[in-house]
Parts: sequence; structure tokens; C-alpha cells
Amino acid sequence: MENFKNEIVSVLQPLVQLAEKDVQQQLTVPPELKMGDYSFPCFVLSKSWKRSPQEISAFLAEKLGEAIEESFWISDVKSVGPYLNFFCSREKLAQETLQGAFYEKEKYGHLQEGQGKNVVIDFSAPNIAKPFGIGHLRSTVIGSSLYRIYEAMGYNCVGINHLGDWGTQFGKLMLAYKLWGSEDSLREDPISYLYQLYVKFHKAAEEDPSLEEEGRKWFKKLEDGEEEALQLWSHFRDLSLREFNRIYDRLDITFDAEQGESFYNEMLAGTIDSLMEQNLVQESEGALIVDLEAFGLPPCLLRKKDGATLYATRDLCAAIYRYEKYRFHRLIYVVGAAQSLHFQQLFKVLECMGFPWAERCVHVPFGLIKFKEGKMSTRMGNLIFLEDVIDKAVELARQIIEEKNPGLKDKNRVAEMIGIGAVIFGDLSNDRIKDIDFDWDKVLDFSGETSPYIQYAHARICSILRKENVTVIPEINTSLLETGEEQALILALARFSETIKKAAETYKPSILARYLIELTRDFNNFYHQCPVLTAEGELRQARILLIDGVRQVLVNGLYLLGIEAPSEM
RNA sequence: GCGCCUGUAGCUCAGGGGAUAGAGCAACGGACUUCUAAUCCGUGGGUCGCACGUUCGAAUCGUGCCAGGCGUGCCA
Repeated sequence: MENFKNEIVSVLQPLVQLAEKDVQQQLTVPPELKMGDYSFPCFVLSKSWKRSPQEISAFLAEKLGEAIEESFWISDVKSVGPYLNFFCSREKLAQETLQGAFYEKEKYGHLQEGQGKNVVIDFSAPNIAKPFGIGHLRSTVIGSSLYRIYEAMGYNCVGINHLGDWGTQFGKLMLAYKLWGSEDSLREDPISYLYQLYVKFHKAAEEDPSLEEEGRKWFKKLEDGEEEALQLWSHFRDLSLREFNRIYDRLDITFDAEQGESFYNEMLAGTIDSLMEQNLVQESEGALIVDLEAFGLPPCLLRKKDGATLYATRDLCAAIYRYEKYRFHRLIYVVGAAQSLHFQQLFKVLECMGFPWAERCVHVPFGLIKFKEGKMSTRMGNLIFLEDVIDKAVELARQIIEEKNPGLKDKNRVAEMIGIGAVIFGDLSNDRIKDIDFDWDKVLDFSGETSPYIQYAHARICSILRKENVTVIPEINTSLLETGEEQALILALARFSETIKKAAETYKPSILARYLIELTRDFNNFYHQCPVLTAEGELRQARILLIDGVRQVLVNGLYLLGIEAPSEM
């Protein structure tokens, strides 16, 4: 598809006297398939040419008539009103696309742009000693998907789970444990017990604000390395990690490093020192800050008046450490939009410190998961556990399998793929910046724009390909694929690669998710209109290769979202 | 107060200068002796929050307003 576009630019550019870039930018996709594959609107030329866009379009179409004959990709040019519409050679496009999918398999659609470059992605980052709530799903699945998308772009990715394993909340938790905790209850169900303690603490602190102060003291003890505090901390941390890993396993998510906030403790002093040497630090109201007023930003707090550090300090250390270790081409933080200001400050401080790579740090923000009942917060105790959501979705998938395909083998495995896929897709299919209204009915709906819809189409294709006397052969007569449904499918497949690129550039997996829905819709139209198995000879072979291409792109695309596709369901 | 984000069909959302603004859900009506009906086809449903501006052209860009969310120094 890119080749086709480039060819349009090269034949059109000398005629219209615009820069190549401008020509490229003007090109749009017509609203209907039969209008062509790319269109050049002639309005821009109207003024300088002193002619109506309709006349210009007609003129250009005639002029281009000859140039087109020697063209490889462009099969036709038509003037439609003010638009100049280009048609791609469908046979060549089908050839290139379908053979590409056939030969490149799971690499189909991938690019080489990122060869030899490292991209560090900071995602998930749950807080130790707190349950893995539905709120953590977003960073986890968006980050993991971006990881896979950037790998498909050719980059070498480093996924880091910046665990929230340090900070004042631990002081509070330790205090709560000291006040009300019991080792027995802790051992029984660690996370949920710690969670209860945490909620209890915040309720009690409302009555007695001195508890907050006491909690901060406990965190200070931890930072000072006091034995008892350290032991409790390490105990809580181990128990939590075990729980998180169970969830990551189910979601098929891995990290290359699990350096949490605590990892940077030893570097804190050094970082503050070097900030001081550069005269970037000031004392204010007993705290240590970097004044950013010159940049229209509130000050960045490095150290509290009690001497304990804040997360900005740890994030500074982390960024510096990561650059030294990975020399990243880009450092991506997949963190909620609520922390936008924090990252503006963080990047600005790095810039002030003279790090040229500060501009290669990006915050990829996302909206909140909201509830009809109001805001969800760990403190209030109205958390929805991610695992409960997954369990319910998987259970529903199992029920539907029992009802529709009771003879299916490996039911549990398939139910897991479908249920988990639905949960992930439900999150990734919407623009990440928007808040999501959490709705059980929506999570547990497997029809329409959902991943089971895509998986189902995939399973149907596999079912056809499993039939006797079906062999996928790459050499076909592409001119036989002439119905609107087939053309639409080929075109959709041809746009896979540019969709990956767009998703990567905008850090939006939702673009890929939408693409897969549309591809699946195109396939379903085809499926209901064009028989494969009962088609004759060459046409049958051509359609077999076509659906095999669709199958491959569905698998590859779902993989990039972190979703598996069962071959039967 | 100030800053950032969001506002499109009853609901959930695509589209983010270009041709008639699209899906899904919900409602109603159709399609399984034919490749899996978790599917498909059809019907109804819209002052693209409001106003002004830029442009040949605005849901899309700018400014102002309205509504909601988030943030705004010792949480992360």
C-alpha cells in the first residue's frame, strides 16, 4: 500500500507543483471502495491555477492517463467532481499482500524501523501490599501491548515493572499491622488481609489524625534501615509478588526487569547531591525542592521536612539509571493521566540537569476506570479485584462453550483465552485517554465489538482450513478475487502494517483493536457472501489463500494486543 | 482560582481539515438440510455541548462560554 501511495506522489508531484510532502499529506481515502483507494482533492490548487477544482481534477486525470500506463501500482485514475481518484492494481496488491502473509507468517506486517534501538517501557507498577485492582489493568495491558507493538516495529524493548514497593503507605501499613495485625491471619490470605488493614487504618485515621503522623514516622524508620521495619517490608513484598505473578502468568505478561522504587534507595543521595552541585535545589518550608517557576510549573519536591524522600526523587534516579543502563531511544511511562503534572516536572528537571535524552522521555497517560457508585479507591475499600473480573469472564466463556460446543476439547484453556481476551480487549479498544465506565454487563458481553467476535471469526477460518482436501497454495490467480467483499478484505490486509505503525507512533493500541474489528467485519461479510469450499478450482484456491491471510493477520494483530486466538471455540 | 483532559444516536464509543458523520449495545423484523447463528441482513434513531472566528470546505483547527473528570508542595 505504501508503494502505491509513493507512486501516486511521484507521478502527481511534477504536475501539481507542490512539495512531495504536501502531495502526500493531501491524499485521503475515499469514503467508498468503488471510488478508488486514494484520492487527491483539487481544492488546494484552485486559487493558484485560477480554475475550479472540478476542471483541475479533469485536467489532471487526462494528463495522467499516459503516465499511468507505465505505472506498476496505479491501475486507473478517475476524475470525480473536485476529486482525483486513484485505483490500485488489485491483482498486484492481492499478490503482494497474500503472499506476504503466507511467507512471513507471524512476522507479517512487521517493520524494521527500530533496528538496533532500545525502547524502555515502564508499565503496570502495582503497589505492594495492595490488591491488584481493576484500576491496574490499564497500565498493565496498554504497556504490554505497546511492548509488543514496538517489537513489531523492530525495536528492542525492555519492559520494567516499577513496583510501588516504597513510600509512606508502607509506614501506614506497618503501623496498622503493629496495632491490629496477626501473623496467622496474614498467612491465610496475605493480600486481602493487608488490604483490610490498610482500609481499617484510613478509617481510624479519620477519627484520629495523629495516626497519619505516626505512619510517616514508620516510613522514616524504613528509609533509615531499621531492622524491624525492613523485615516487615520485605515480608509484605514477598507475599505480594507471589500474588502478582499469578495474575501476570494468566495474562501472559512478562517483564525484563522488576526494579521497584526501593531499588533506587542507594542512588537517592547521589542524585540530590548532583542536583545541588548544579545549583538547582532550594530549601523551602523545610523541604528540598527544585524551583520550576521559570517554566510555569509548580516546584518539584525532592525531600520532605522529615528527611524522607518522595517519588519524584526516586523517579529521577530511575530515569538516570535507565539511560545509563539501556541508552534508550525512548523511555515510555504508561501511567495514569492524573500524574501528568508529575511527569512534566520530572522531564523538566532532567532537562535542567542537562540530559539531552530528557526529550526522549514520554508519558503515555490514560483515563480512570470509573464506577456508577463513584470513585474507586484502595483507601475506601470499594476495590474491584482484577482476578474476580477475569474469573467471571472466563466462567461465562465456559458456560457459552458448554451451551454451543460441548464436545470441544481443551474447554478450560479455550475459556481462559476467550474470557481474558474479552477483559483485555474491553480495555484496549477505547482511546486510552478517556475514562472508562466499569460495567459488568459490558465486560460480560461477548457479542459485537469484542475480542470473542474476532476470535470467533478466526476459529471459523481455522475450521474451513481443517477440512479435507484443503491446502493453502501461495500461487493463485488473484484476478479471480473480484467481488466487493474480497476486495475489501485484501485492502484491509494490505493496511495492517501501516496500522501497526500508527498505533506505535500514537502509543494507542486502540487503533489496532479498531482495525481488527473492521477486518473481522469485512471477513464476516465475505463469509456470508462468498463460499470457499464449494467454489470452483482456481477461485477456491484463491479464496483459501485469502482466508489464510486473514487468519494470519487476526492472529498477529491479537498477539499485539496480548490476546490469544483459539483455533476452535 | 489556575492548569490538563473529556463532551458525537437512548446507552457505550469510532472518526480528529475533504465526498452522504459511522459501529456496537438496546428495540423491532428477517436468515441455520449450505464452510461454527459468539454470525449475518434489514428498520427506526443525530442542532457532532453552545457561540463566534479561520478556511474553497469545520464534528475535526482557534478563541470564549457551559457541563463533567483529574490535578494543583511534604501520597503515588
